[in-house]
This record gives sequence, C-alpha cells and structure tokens, in this order.
Amino acid sequence: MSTYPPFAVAVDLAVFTIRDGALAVLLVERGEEPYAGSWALPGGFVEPDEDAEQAAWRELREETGMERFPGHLEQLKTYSAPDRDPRMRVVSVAHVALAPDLPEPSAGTDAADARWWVVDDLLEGRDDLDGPALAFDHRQILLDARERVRAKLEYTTLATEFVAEPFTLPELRRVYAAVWGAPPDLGNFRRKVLGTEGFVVPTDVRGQATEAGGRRALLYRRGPAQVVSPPMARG
Amino acid sequence: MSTYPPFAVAVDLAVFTIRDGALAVLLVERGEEPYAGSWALPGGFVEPDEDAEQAAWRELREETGMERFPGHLEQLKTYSAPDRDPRMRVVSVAHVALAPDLPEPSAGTDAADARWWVVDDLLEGRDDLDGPALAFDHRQILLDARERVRAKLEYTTLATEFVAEPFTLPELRRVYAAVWGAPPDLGNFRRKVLGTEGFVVPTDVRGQATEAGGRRALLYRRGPAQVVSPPMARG
DNA sequence: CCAAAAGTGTTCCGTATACACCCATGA
DNA sequence: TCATGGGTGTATACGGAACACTTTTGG
Repeated sequence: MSTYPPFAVAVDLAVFTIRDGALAVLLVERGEEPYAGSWALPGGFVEPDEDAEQAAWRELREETGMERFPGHLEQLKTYSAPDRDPRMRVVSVAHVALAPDLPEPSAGTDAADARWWVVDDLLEGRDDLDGPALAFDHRQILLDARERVRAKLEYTTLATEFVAEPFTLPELRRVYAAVWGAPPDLGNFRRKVLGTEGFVVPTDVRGQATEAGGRRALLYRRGPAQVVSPPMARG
Repeated sequence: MSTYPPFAVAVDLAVFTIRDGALAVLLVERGEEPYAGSWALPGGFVEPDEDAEQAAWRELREETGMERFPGHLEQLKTYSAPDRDPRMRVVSVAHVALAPDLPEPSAGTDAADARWWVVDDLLEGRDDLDGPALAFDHRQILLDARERVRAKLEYTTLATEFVAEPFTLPELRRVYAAVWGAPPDLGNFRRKVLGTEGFVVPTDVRGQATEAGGRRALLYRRGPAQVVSPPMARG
C-alpha cells in the first residue's frame, strides 16, 4: 500500500471579459515570494469545508469585490507538476470564468495590485514589449483557458455570458469578433443565433443609439439553450 | 493569508474498451474499508515525485499488468467534495483511458478482484439486476467519463484507440455503434473516414474472412489526424 | 440629405442524409 | 448459387459563405 503524501490544494482562476473589443483576463501582482512583483492568475487554497468549485466562487467574489459574481464558472484542468511551486507540493485545480465588462478591480488582501490585461498581449510572443511573463505555470494555464473559451463559443451559447442583459445582437457579435479575431458574417450570424431555439429571447425594447446615429438595435435576453448545433462557423 | 490544509491527492481511472459490441469499463472489487466488497474505479495516490498523469500511467500498468499500456489517456476532471471519502480529505484527479480489447485483468495488489463491466449495465438505472452500485462518487465519474468519450468520438479520431492495428473499417464502425448505441450510416461513415486526411492510412492487405464467408475487408492503420471537422454524425 | 449602424434577402455550392445497388468470398 | 458481409453510387435537401440591398436613426 502506498503512503499518503501531503499536498496543498489550490484553485487558480482565468477570469475573462471583453474590454475595448479584445479578450481580457484578470491578473494580480504578487506581493510575496516566490515570484514577488510578478503577475499571476488570482487564486488561493481550498479550505477544509469546501470543494474546489466553492473555493473558486469564493476567490471570484474576493478578487472582484462583488457580492454575487455575475457570470459563468467551470472547471478547466488540474495542474500537478511536482516542481510547479518551489515552496511545496501544490496541486492547482484551474477554473475558467466569463463575465460581462466589470469595473476595474481593486487589489485583494494578498495581492499588491490587480488589473485587466489583453490576453493576446500576454500570450503572443512578440518581442516588442507586451505583457509581463506570468508566475508559476500560469502561462500554460492561460493558454489552455483561452483555447477552451474559443472552442466553447463554437458549439455552446456561452458567448451570452460576456454581455450584460439586456443586450443587442451586434453586441453579441462583437464578443465573437474579440475572441476569434474576426467577426462572423453578419447575415449568417443573425440566422444562426435567431434560428437556434432558446439561444436568445427577444424583448420589444430597442437599445440606445450611438452618438453618430444609426438604427437602434433590438434588445434580447439569454435563452435556456446550452448548445449550438451545428456549431457556429469560425471566421 | 489562508492556511494550507493538508489533502491527499489521488487519481481514479475510467478505462474503457469495446467487448462484445458494447462499451465496457474496468472495475476493481475493494478489499478494504471503506466500501469493502464494493466495486470501484481503479486508482491510487499520487507519489511525491510524479504528477497526476504519471500516476495515472503507473496505475494503468499496475491494474492491467501490461508493461506498456497500448491506448490513450487523458485527464477528465477533478472531484473534491469534502465528504467524498469518509476517512480523510481526498481530492481525486479522474482520468479516462481507451484501449483495444484487452485480456481479462488480474486482481491488483490492493484489490480483491478486477473485471470488465458493460457500462450501460452499470449506469442505466434499470431495476432488474444489473451491475453493482459503485463506491465513493465513482458513479458520477463514470457518467462524466462516458459523456466525454461519446462527445470526443464525434469530433476526434479517438475511435481508432479502441481497435488494435491493423484494423478494418467495419471494425472501426462497430466502435461507433457500441458507444452511440446505433451504427452510423455505412456509406456516410466510409466517406467521412476516408475523406478526412490522415484519419486512417490504408495497407494493401485484406483481413480474414468470417466463418460464414463474405468479402474480406481492407486493413488500415491509424493516421496522424486528431480532429474530424465537421464532426462525425451521431446516428 | 448624408452617414452610420441595424437588419433582410439571395445566389452559390459543398456536403450530410438516406437509400439503393454492386462485388467478393466461403459453404 | 446462395447467404453473408464489404464496398460504391446517387438524388435530395439543408445550411454555410459571400455579398448585395433595404431600413432606421441622428446630425
């Protein structure tokens, strides 16, 4: 029979939102060693009386400062390399969260600072100064998280988690544009969303016009549908 | 700053194969409390110098008695409910493994017995005697694992992991029939597999005829392709 | 009346679907 | 030559790709 080696179990969070037409992720600046001064995904240890998902919701509330986090949360993958944390053996259950555009976050208790970063600036290895290198194995976690989000937009209704209700179809289309890098074809997009029963439910209200004028778009709310079949076409 | 509560970290394995035209999973009969005499997914604790995936490969070799397990392994999900193990706080990183038809397994060191079970007999809640109830939260893990396999067959080439090389297309088609409950349309199936570059690579050899005669099918090997786009149609 | 943004329609074409039909083999 | 299983062909229709066009609103 094997021994029962002691581990610490943590959760790490890749919290995504759409800011200025780009996919953005919440990072915190670490105040303590190791990696003091580096930027990392928010996270923390799982408490004795909670499971990983509850720990993730708790961290989400703490880091965003919101009583009730208004978005989607799901488990991503568990990272367990023996040397991923130099202090001790830490296994991290990574999660992905999606939220509509949120206010600038405030620094948490154990973080020096917290802010949103454009994901592509962090991950695309361009030499001209972009985002900072990430602490621990968080670059890999962020890569996996972005891929999960990209894939799930194709065959689920998850895009609606990135917009606040009520929302317009052009708003929703800009979510796809931000995540995929290019907007889906306008006509095909509308036929897909409106043709998928339960994707969105229309209201009889129209949104505000922009400064420069233009037709005012109809407002919608999220519908009960979860999957889109066949998948939304990726530009 | 939070405390660092101690956890045990384990891996559990849902090892699938196709036996007699049905999806089957490997279970072990527990020899110790808790749940002594119950059937459970094979698994064990992660050692100090390995990550979860290495632990899963090790358990796979131990449980199947094979030096080199001839199949596919991937992480499924992590289960961490505080009361999932009555002895102590155990977090389990569940994995899914796929293998071609394997010999009857031998009982491992800490298991009283080990055998294959038809998955539907374990999961479909028919009242007439089927499979046994599973230990811990392993019924839920098995449900999630089956769903992962079903889904992945649609948009990946993973079905080839269920057959031993070289294999015929009818053999491969029977994999889909077993997992989905009904075979995909013959013509469409062939066009899909042969039309997806790198799904299979043909040999110039034909397989054996069955007792009752009939045309001998061409033999193929796995190709380098990983994804099938658009997905294989689910009956 | 013009620009900007929302929304509609239409043609083309690949391909999934469903099903009928032909080929090879052993008893 | 018949049953069995492997393999091929085809009419239909759905839906994505691309793009032109119409409608509504503010300046």
